[in-house]
Amino acid sequence: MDDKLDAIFSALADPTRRAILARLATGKATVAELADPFELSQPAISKHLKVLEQAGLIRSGREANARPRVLEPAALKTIADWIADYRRFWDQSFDRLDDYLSKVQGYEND
Amino acid sequence: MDDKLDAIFSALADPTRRAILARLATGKATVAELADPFELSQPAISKHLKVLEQAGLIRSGREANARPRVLEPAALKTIADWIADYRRFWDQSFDRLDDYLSKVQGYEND
DNA sequence: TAGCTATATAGCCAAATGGTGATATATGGA
DNA sequence: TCCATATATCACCATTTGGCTATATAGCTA
Repeated sequence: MDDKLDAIFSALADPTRRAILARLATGKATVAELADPFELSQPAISKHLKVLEQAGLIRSGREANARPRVLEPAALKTIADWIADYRRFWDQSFDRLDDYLSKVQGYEND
Repeated sequence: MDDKLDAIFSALADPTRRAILARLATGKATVAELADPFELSQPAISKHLKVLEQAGLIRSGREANARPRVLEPAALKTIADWIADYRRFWDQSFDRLDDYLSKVQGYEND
């Protein structure tokens, strides 16, 4: 699991890769579409995509001769869960809010 | 701000540095105390601490000839905020919960 | 002041990272 | 079948990273 965190955090430590994720947050995109905003070669983008995919942050599909990418949210949740352990350090109301929510009956998690 | 995210994510992409943060979550610690659990040289630990400090994740103090480190939660909040933009992708109840909370009068943020 | 302790810094090295241009591969269409 | 398009992979290079040992620096204590 430590290896997984290594891969995810290090994948996110690059602004190009974060921009790619932001683009994928608006929906599926081909490599060419993902490369378009950047002044980088196509192989450079493919390398970034491989890093993101190996970290589990995206997935590849197949449509004709294109290989569209989609966001894979589970990896983001992994680090969100990691960071949640530190939330009490910056959010003083967190403990009480959490406690409050655990007693509320009006919301569901289906 | 992109530079800040680069520095924070890349600082977190190392298990030694994450372990150091976990230790600091239990309170202030000297370099020697932080180095103790690892089979690494003291300079290696000092390097890791420098990376964490430059990312804003920790701060140095001064006590006699020791330089204790403390957690600096703001940097963690920075990436928590970044990741929150993606929360809707994995947490289907998030939008509704958020909506629900905005209507609730029973909790405060003081 | 001399020496001990805590930590930082310097200089070095191997491996990983991020970029390049050139080329290989897979699919669909003429 | 031949070609165009989309993407991956290869070989290379410069820079960064993470480790080491040796040494410097700062504060305490005798």
